[in-house]
Amino acid sequence: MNIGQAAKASGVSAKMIRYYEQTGLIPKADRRQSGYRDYSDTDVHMLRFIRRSRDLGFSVAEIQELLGLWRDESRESAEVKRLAQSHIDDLKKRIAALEDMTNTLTKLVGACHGDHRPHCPILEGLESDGADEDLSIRPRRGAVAG
Amino acid sequence: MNIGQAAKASGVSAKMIRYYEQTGLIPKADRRQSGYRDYSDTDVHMLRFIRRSRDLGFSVAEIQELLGLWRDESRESAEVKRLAQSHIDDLKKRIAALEDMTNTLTKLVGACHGDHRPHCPILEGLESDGADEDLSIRPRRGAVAG
DNA sequence: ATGGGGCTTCCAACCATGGGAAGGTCAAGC
DNA sequence: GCTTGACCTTCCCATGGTTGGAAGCCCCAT
Repeated sequence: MNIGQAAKASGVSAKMIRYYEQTGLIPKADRRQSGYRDYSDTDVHMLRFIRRSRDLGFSVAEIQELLGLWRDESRESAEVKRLAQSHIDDLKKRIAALEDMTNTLTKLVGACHGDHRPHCPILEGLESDGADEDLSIRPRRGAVAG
Repeated sequence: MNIGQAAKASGVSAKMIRYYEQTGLIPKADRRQSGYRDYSDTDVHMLRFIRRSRDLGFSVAEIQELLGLWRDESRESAEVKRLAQSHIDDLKKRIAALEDMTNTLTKLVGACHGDHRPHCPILEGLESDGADEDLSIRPRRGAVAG
């Protein structure tokens, strides 16, 4: 099977297959006399594993570990689970960071009239240091008159 | 003010300040006779704006737009709001993607015993095509007996 | 004036991926 | 057999945002 067919069958682009080979994530493919790489169904199977792992957000380094465990018949499932759980924790941190961003930004957007006038609490919020300061929607008692 | 002091005052590293200057995000800094860059409080103000925008996940390209609006006294707040909202939408997409990953992965982790034995539904899940297949936690009504 | 820290520029690396150029190979049709 | 077009090969470059380092000059305090 040519690299293009392996790519189509696995969902990993030919570019990336070569890259994975070059970086040692996958073993060097067999070659035909012509120099073309030759892939078996087993190879495609492995590539699909990689593809799927990438889709779940694993880094290539993590996939290297996963592949090792995958191939190791005497692995302990606990090790796989630990790896997966640690990745989940990482994903959750990233989600939390993004949610912090949306929350802050949503507050700012809510405070902005969004009309033809130049006054804009969003820009003001970007100037200030991010504490709740003046962008609170609640009327600031006492600050209105002062 | 030297670049190091501007960096400390703004929260943007000296490296990044030079990079932003090089890429045109910020104007070229004044130079002293020695060749050292010289920064004013206004410059620091701008750098803090950038820093804060980065913290909220805006790309440098988006910050370029934001800075333009920031400097434009006759901007329409609607435009800022539109930009911010579009960024929020983007953030939400990224969050949703990460949540899909955690959900799938959490299901797999939940199905894995995580003991000394090699059998591991996580690895099996990475092999298969990601449909709910066998790893569903909900009892599949009708599928149980059949 | 000397030492150490700060500044300058330039170059490289990260991670995963895509684009493209220059040239060899395969398969199909004539 | 020969042409054609799709496919393969290697190699280099770009992305984005940031950090690291090297080589050399400058500034301030002692």
